[in-house]
Amino acid sequence: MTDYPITGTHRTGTFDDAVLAAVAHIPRGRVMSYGDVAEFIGSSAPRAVGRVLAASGGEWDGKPVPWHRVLTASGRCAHHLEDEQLQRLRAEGVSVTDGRISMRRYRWDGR
DNA sequence: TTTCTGACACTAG
DNA sequence: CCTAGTGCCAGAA
Repeated sequence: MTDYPITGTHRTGTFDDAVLAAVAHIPRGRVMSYGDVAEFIGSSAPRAVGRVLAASGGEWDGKPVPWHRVLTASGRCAHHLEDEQLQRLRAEGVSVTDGRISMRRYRWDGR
């Protein structure tokens, strides 16, 4: 099995853990695209990232994960989550225009 | 082992 | 802006 870097630790582990760890490190008011997260952990499978978040139930290691900070590359939300996600983002000071977020402004590069 | 399915990305038209 | 096609890869069936 391939090992993936686990952000914030000095370890590697499963794809799932790497994804959740990465998401858990996205700062308040910043966002990342599914592709960014994948790339960040050394993968090229953005779809797999979504799968992990869906299965996570919103938490990792018993702690809540800021899944709402992950959107599509075009700054849109997943359809079934639109309301909740936009609401949470606005609460962090992220401006939402016409249901979209400006990636140019809020994208987080990993530090 | 083969097949199918995503909270996706990208290119073309 | 929208649709279609292709690539992607980890899991579940």
